[in-house]
Amino acid sequence: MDFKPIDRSYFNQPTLYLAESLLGKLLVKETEEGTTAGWIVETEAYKGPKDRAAHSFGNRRTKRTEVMFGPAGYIYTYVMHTHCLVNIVSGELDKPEAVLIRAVEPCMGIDLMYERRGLNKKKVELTNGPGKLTKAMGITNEDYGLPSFHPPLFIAEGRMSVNIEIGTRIGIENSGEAKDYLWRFWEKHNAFVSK
DNA sequence: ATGGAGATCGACT
DNA sequence: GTCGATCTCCATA
Repeated sequence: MDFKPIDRSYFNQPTLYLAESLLGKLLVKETEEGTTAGWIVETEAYKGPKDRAAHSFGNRRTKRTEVMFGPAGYIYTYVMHTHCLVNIVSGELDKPEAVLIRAVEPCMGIDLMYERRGLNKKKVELTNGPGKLTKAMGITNEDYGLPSFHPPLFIAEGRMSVNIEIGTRIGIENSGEAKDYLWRFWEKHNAFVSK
């Protein structure tokens, strides 16, 4: 099976719409070891200057946040403790916004995911969290700044997502009023959504 | 130069 | 439920 990257113009939509629209799309990563792909089942929006939980809060522009000020559709990776998290940049030029991919459901390359995560893991443990899916798919800081509409790391058409649920984001308790924003989207009843 | 903090995970109690 | 791991970036001095 071969995947076709989505058209670049797809990313030119408001961040909250993009975050919801990404549900059901495929995230594909090609490496020398093989290709892995997963349906996106959980996302979170991070909206630039006004969002206390975003790295780009107050238009903070550093080496790390730089890519978020660029055009939409590029990859923003970020290292958290021992883990790597993956985002898609959105918003217009100079609007530092992004969508965090929190969970995917394995679609292709599942053997490879087991190899990377550990053969003794349950299937649901492969990709049901932002740090887990990057490890399963071999996504690292090396992917920072790459386009997400072109191999080796890209978004492709997937399946229709129904029963979308909306709620507050996770892991940002100390971010003031921002913690109450309903900027998290997920597929209801999908086992791969993080808890 | 140095220290602190963070969009997490897994092991252990 | 708590805690330790052990990274990179950024703010201080």
